[in-house]
Amino acid sequence: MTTIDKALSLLACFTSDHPSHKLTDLARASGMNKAGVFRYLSGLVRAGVLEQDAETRRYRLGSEVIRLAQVRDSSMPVRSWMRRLLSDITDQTGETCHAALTSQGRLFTYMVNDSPKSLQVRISPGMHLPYHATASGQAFLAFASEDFVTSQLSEPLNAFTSGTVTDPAVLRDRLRHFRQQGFSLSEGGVDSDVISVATPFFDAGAMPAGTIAIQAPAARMTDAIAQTSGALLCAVARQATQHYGGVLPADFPAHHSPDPVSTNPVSTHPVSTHPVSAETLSPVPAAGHQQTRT
Amino acid sequence: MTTIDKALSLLACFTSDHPSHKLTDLARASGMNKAGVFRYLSGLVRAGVLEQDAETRRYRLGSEVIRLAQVRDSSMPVRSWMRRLLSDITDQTGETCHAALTSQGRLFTYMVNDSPKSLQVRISPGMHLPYHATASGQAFLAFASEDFVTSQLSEPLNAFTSGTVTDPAVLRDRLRHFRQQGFSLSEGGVDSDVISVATPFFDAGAMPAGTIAIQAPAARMTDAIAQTSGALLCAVARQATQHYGGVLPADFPAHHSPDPVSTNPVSTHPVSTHPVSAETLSPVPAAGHQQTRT
DNA sequence: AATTTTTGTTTCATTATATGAACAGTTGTT
DNA sequence: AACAACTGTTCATATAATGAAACAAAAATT
Repeated sequence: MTTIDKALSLLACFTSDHPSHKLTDLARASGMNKAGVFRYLSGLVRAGVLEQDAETRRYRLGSEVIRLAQVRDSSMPVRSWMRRLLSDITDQTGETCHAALTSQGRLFTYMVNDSPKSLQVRISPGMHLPYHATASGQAFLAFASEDFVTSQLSEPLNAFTSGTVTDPAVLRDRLRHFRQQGFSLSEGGVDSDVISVATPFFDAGAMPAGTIAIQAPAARMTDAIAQTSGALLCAVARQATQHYGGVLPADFPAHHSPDPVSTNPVSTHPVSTHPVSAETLSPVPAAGHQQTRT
Repeated sequence: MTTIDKALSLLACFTSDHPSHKLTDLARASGMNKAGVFRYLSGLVRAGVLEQDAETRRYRLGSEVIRLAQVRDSSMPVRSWMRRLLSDITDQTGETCHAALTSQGRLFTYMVNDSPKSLQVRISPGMHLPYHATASGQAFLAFASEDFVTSQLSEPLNAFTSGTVTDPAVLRDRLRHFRQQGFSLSEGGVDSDVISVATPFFDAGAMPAGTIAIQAPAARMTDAIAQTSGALLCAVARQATQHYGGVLPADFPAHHSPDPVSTNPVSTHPVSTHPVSAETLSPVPAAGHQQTRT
């Protein structure tokens, strides 16, 4: 492990849940010497990747990462077409949807398009998505390499709700099914009473680069709607893959709808026109606390 | 210079103009050994900060920078309030405006709000702004430390147009004036026929953290409008500084309009209501730029 | 107010890691 | 096929990383 690896490994500690850190905590978390961590952090600060709060002495991400993200975006304008695709999805389904990207073996939310409806699923960009407990994660795993699946399923699989599937064997079965049908479906994996449908899009090596997902309150997401949503997502994932400069895996299913979304606004899935009765909006029991703290 | 410094210094080469690089070019540009640069790049790729195109072998920024930028944004939500401030500016002036941030001693555009008018000033996020040739850069320098100004003015000052001021002595005079009036004004510094007004906002140490600027075709930007725009920018910069958690320098001017923008939508500067005749759109002489009286 | 504890930063002898010139392998071009 | 340009690798040497301990400065506690 080189010095650079050690220094940059610290960046993985900066997440939406923990956007700033104290020196000692980072040293503990990384298992590295305090003096070394201090030197690494100093280097990262000099490079502008981190900055240190003048009074609390805590380290947080610096403005250089903003610049870098913008440069990346200007050369690979994922943002612009992804925004349109997500907007199309919400137009057609009426539900909240999001895109996630993979980085360093982890999946994180990239963009969220909120449903116009009053009962929404709360989700924000930059959040870490556990593979085993989310529709996005499972969609990703369903098309990931065998090695990667194995490594992920041998990690401890936290149960966020009583509905979280934590049995590796059961998960493997589901992944097989999801791969065959092209999209995943997860009920109450992290939040009870939320049903989510997701499908991956692919990079130039036909490996999943990220996912696109629809999330809805369980009351609104019937089986039939989930199926049509899944088919819609597959069509959108095709477009996303194309925009991304990627290729689909050979076994990615071609669904009944041959036309991509944009050329076929009047699709065979009039999901968005479903009237939502007042009753379906509230009967969500507030059980299933999920912890946020580490 | 530590190994980390050398590795991370490569990131500065990734700009909007040059978003991807070949190994050899980076080695040449950085003046470092090819083998070393290769090792640095490999480390950055392992960390996800860079990624390498599988076929061209070129290096570009990786998706980890996207994640990091989002984490930074979730803890310091500059994006959200900046968007509102810029939107307010365009509402009131009718012109394109943008915000720039500083990172690693360089200034780069952060957010752009386009004018609804047909004749716009083209500008995109992530672009590098030279200090001496832009209104933003000059506004920044006007409130920067003496050392920083000196270091910047001793760099070679490129002339982008015949109107670019490249004489350090002249620039210093203008900076003095800009500091006193609170905003800068630049005519045709990088693009002929574009007049720009800018003012900085400040961090916790009363040092400029970035700038907010209005840009308009010269034909639309009269002296009077420039003055009122400058006053508007000063008011907005106050708000931005506050949101940013910063403090204004003691000598930052308090302009005539005592109310901040949002509390005073019907301002004393009805700039946006100016009708623009068809003629005023084109008859701009391309020559004869002399710097503004100060 | 005096104390203990925690935390950020620096030091320095030891040792592991970075270095870079030359080489090898690959791709594209004439 | 020969050439050119470039990416990636090797290895003896030198340099920079290392980490325990010391120090300074805050917090937290008594």
